[in-house]
Amino acid sequence: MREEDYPFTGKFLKSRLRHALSSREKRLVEDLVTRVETVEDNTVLLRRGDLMDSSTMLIEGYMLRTINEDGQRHVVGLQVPGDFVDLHGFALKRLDHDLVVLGRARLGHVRHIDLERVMAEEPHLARIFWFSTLLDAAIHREWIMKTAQLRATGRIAHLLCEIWYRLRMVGLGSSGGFRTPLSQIDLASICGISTVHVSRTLTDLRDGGAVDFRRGRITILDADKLKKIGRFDPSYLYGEGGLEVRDELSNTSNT
Amino acid sequence: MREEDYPFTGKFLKSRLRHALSSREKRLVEDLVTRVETVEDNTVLLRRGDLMDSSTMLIEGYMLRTINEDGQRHVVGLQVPGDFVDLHGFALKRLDHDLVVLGRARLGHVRHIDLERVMAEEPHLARIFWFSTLLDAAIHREWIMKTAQLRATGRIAHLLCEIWYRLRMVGLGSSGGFRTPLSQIDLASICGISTVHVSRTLTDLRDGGAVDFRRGRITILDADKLKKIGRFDPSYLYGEGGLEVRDELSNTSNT
DNA sequence: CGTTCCCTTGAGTAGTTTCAATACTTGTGG
DNA sequence: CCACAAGTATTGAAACTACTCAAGGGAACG
Repeated sequence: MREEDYPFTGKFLKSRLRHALSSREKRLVEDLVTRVETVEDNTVLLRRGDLMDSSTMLIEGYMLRTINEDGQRHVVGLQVPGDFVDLHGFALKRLDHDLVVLGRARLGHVRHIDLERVMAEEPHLARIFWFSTLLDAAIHREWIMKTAQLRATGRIAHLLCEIWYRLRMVGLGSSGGFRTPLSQIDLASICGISTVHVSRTLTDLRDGGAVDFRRGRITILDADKLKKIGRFDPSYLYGEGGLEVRDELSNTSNT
Repeated sequence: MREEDYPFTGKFLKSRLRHALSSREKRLVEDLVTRVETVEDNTVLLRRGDLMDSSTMLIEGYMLRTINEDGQRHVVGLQVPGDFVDLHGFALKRLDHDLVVLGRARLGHVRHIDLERVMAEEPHLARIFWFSTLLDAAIHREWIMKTAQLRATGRIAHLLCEIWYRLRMVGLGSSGGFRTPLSQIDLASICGISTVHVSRTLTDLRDGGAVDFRRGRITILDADKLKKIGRFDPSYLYGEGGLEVRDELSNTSNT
């Protein structure tokens, strides 16, 4: 029942709904992975508009969801190990964006034919898969809100908090920080600020004693300070423990 | 087979995958709606964290997805008629945000028990439902990108284009514009700019001959101009015709 | 007919971008 | 092992975009 028993899918929904899966179901999920490969930095797994007949489990490494426009790539999503990165392609058939490997990654491929069979036979599992795609949507919503409501420092702080939490949920990173190949250019694209300003913002965050960002290695200097700057509340990640009211005091104010 | 035959769900996925539904399936969907109600402006359909046992079809009117923080409401999504607004609550059980009626709306309620039954018996329909929740995610991604990449004028233009297109897909609005109870305050919240600046931006757009926004009534003065300002490309809405490559020239530039 | 909410306009300021120059890193081939 | 190139990060100055504060006008509702 340990993660090692599921080398490809052991991180899938870990600290989330994974506890709702029976051993049999976990095994079914694991056996869906029919091919595993290691890919290099910048590999394009999938291009916008491609017809899909398989989906991919991100076993190790990072991936970005990007939209290319005017020759520039804009990051609209970030995936960490354990994410079934393009499962939504099963229902959508084609994606509206590209999926690009960041750094280096191990990928597990799942054929849609097999998915179809398992989902027809296992309605509970089908619901779990659906759930996992909606998790991405919840993260998207948080990004929308944070980009709209926070200034540069808050956006960066929020993003770093999110990555840290998501990694910890799947058993990666440590209480002191985490490793990631994300560059300042990526942060800029995600947060919608210029690279120059990212550099200045990171200097502020470091000098302020919140977080130390350097390529490859992020050190959390003061978690509370960082969360406060990013107004970070992890409940949108649907971790174990469930959703509480975000700000109980504020809830009396409307209707 | 006309929309009138399906008074509650006739707009569901119209101009999208609706053609993939058989008459029998359309009937099944229509019959899922067991209770219809008309609700007033500002009604909170659902609050973050509420346990859900039914989902809602937006038959007429608009709704907002909002996240409340520090007593302020931030809009993270907008729904138009034909949207199965909280279908994702079926898989998620609780939502991470609130759903609020804008203006006045007619809602059709669907019990999760019934959904469960239909989906178990109709795998194709199940896939269609899944698809419809992922559509929201695609729209979220576009919002992330546009908020991150465009300045105020572009964001407003993009938003107005999107609403216009989405309405037209379900047979509402006209080639000249559309009606909506959206206020400048709502636009500000969605686009992440101050209300003061929204006002100035709308003045610019009107003076520039692109669009005339006034509460309740939006007039498209020059669609091409508006689309250009908002860098609007409707393919992320997954309308009939499918996804093309966003910018064919740019695609040769990377890997 | 007044109250409330929404929108507009102006002035001053804060936050961010752009441009440009420089320095640091990383990987590559000599 | 060093030299070089390419990509990435830092810094400064000037320009610009959008914000805040503040005051006034307008529309909608009772």
